Amino acid sequence: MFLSTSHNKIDLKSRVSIPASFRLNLEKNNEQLILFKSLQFKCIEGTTYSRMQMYINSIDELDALSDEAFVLRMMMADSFEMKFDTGGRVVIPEILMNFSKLTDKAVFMGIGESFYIWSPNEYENQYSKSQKILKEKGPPKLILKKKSD
Amino acid sequence: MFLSTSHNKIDLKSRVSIPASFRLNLEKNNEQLILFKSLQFKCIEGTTYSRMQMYINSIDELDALSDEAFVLRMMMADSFEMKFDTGGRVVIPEILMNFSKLTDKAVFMGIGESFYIWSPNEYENQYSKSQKILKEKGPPKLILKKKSD
DNA sequence: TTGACTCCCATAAATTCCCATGGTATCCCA
DNA sequence: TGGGATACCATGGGAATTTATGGGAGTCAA
Repeated sequence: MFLSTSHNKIDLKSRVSIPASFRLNLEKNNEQLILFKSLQFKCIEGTTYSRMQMYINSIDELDALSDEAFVLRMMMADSFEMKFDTGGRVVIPEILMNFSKLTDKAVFMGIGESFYIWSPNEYENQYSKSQKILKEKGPPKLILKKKSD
Repeated sequence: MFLSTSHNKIDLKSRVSIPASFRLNLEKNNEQLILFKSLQFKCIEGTTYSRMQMYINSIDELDALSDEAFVLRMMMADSFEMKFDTGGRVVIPEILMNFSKLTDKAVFMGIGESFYIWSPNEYENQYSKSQKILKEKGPPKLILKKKSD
């Protein structure tokens, strides 16, 4: 599980430390890290090799000619398997740096099965947006009651 | 189950003892402790890893573009897996300290499936508020079992 | 040879781990 | 029932480890 938020520095070589807790989570489950363009936001999404495999498999279940399948295939094309250096860093591919407007700071945001990497700016925007929704609509219903079968 | 209230000290390293009864409850069930920003109050909420897993699984079942999913993901970003030292303490993440206005004292309040951590101030406020409601409206009607079909 | 990339070492700061202590509740036995 | 012994709890402090980050040497391709 990927949880928590942390702000890390990106150096001139586009290297950034993946938060230790994320790394630990990957190691524990013997997983490879995949980074790819988020389909929803201007950010990078990180997840496990296994979960990416799940996405790939789901393409087969779609109509091969559908728009959904097309978009998913494009997503694969912008996906990268990451290698760690001995310090726990990865080099962020240029395509992803540009897409998510990253320069020298990255915000890592664990969201359960995967995590986001935002530019500080975009992170602020999205975070305050969530706080606004929370204020207006209140907490999601399923928080308040135990899920029954 | 988490019950009862206790007042513990937070030291300069942001360490605080989790009440023994809470710890015992976790150990007995072989559970990890998760702390996260309450969606309802200015306090920290503590719960089990399993229960958090439940929320995460429910994200996949929601429309990924919905406000509910968005808020839930943000909740994960503000959640932290805790490690105990040999004395039964955890370090409270800075994000949570700030959010709940904690400095040197924490009030632990067991509420069943989870517990709250308040600043003494906020605790007083919420507590007297509940007493006031109780006085004005009388005790709530308890629904002890689900209506059977 | 130059530039880009990978791999590895170095380091300061932060975090984690471990031992120590005083106080309080609990137990046990006379 | 009293009183001492014991166990456990909350807390303090310091040592050891880990983390994030900087920098350089080696490698490969053009």
